[in-house]
Amino acid sequence: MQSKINRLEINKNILNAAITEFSQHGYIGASTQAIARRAGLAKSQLHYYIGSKEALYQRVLGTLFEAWGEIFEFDSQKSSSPADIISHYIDLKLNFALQNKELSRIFTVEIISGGKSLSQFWPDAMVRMSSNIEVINGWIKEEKIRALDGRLLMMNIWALTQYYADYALQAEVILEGSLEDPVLQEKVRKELNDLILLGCGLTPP
Amino acid sequence: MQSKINRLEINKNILNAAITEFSQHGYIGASTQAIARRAGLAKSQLHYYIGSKEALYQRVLGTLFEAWGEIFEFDSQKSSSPADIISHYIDLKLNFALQNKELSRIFTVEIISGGKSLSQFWPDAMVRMSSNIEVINGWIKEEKIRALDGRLLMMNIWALTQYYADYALQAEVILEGSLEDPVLQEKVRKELNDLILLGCGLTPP
DNA sequence: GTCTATATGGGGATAGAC
DNA sequence: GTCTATCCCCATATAGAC
Repeated sequence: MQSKINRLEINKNILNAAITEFSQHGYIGASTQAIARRAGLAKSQLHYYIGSKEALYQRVLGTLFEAWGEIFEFDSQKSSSPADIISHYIDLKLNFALQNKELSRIFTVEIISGGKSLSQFWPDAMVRMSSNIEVINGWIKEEKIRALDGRLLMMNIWALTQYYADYALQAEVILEGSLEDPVLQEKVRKELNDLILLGCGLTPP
Repeated sequence: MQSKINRLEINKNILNAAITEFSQHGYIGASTQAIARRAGLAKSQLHYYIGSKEALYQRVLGTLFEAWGEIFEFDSQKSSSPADIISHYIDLKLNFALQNKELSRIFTVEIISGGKSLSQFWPDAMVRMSSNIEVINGWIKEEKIRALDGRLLMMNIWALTQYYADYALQAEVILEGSLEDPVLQEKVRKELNDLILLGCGLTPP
């Protein structure tokens, strides 16, 4: 059905426009005016589709957490070494940041704004985080990794990967190149792996 | 003179209120209404003092860069080892982030918003950054440190320390404690030092 | 310097014709 | 579904009485 396809495309346009605007200006700072313009719709038309600004924002947050849910848990095959698991996790998180900069930034802006819209997403996210921390604590007991604090390790990996979404502008000035460049991406990937694995007392591949 | 003291105090009130509001909502999202309320002034009174919202924002950015200017350059006594210099730098940057969370966040929000207000501050900041990178490159030549990319090391240290300002909310949920707690601060400080120094192939103290 | 009042524009959201 | 017109609120900023 033609109308259904259009409907889907309009929704995709709106979602993308909303991600761009909310990521740049936060919930309060973004305007439905600007979102409508970016989506190529009249403001009244936009409101017809989204219901309310708040509802649209929740949809955007939902999109983000759905995607993150799939990459946030350690892929811990019994056969894998701590170095492999951590390295794989870094790669996934970094790739998501590099390929979904605006979506990633929305979380940062929301946290800085006080995080009041995150209440429904915290529990799931914390469960995954805790499960990873348990795995790390297991490694420490088996002396497969130095006696660090698993919570801080997870947070530090977060900080290092999230940086390349939030601070892409700064990074590209300092590196004098584009983060879209696969060569630069690989350089960042390798450097993060080396820093963190060595920092954990492990040997990078 | 009484009036001069009042003038100074009013300006300090306004600046602090502005830092809080701009850090939470960014330049566009923050309102002079809210800043005035927070500073205990009438809106018209606030405008009398600040000239314009844009001018106030520039003052806030100036305050931030003035403070950062003092801590951004390596304190490289000839006698100090790379480990000492990096460790000292981490401590300074982390302490600033922990003790000036809102001010630190303003930079993150501004960068994410596109960084258009930073043009006058970039040059100085880049000079200091470049000078540090030169020092690191020197260490690599003398084989005092592994052959990493100095630019990425600086960025990664930035990311790790800035996290504890921007993501204080997340950190306190995960750590189940307050980042104001000196014990927790010391734990973070030590963990960051260990991670980065080991990650550089150096020995933490 | 400080207040009230107001100018002017943009915000989210809706009504109603088509 | 889509458009124009409109409601009502809040935004930045200023004018003018005190």
